[in-house]
Amino acid sequence: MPEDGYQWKKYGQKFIKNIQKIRSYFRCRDKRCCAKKKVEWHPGDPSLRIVYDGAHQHGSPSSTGGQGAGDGEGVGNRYELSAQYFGGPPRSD
DNA sequence: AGCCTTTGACCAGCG
DNA sequence: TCGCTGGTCAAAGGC
Repeated sequence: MPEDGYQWKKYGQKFIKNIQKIRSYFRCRDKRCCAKKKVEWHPGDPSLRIVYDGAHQHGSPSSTGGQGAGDGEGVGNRYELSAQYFGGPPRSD
């Protein structure tokens, strides 16, 4: 599980036959945070795709601090979906 | 004591 | 209306 700085709670995991992939459902632990994260990967493949749903309403991760400035409640509610693709091993073959 | 993780069942939208 | 799929919730065990 690639740490992105936030804390997530897994609340589900199912195999999507449509894409033949395993999908895990994660949710931000913060109660004032409706941010969600979905992770899917091929069975037997090291690469995985992380799809962020919603945004954090409590600002930035507790880690690497310092960024807490821009957070805020002023952030209002921005809804940005991001999809990060982790293709670990660059198999040259 | 609190937190996390895992699995089954239920519900809702579609054809 | 039924069956299927995708998504979410709940309970228990270990550190």
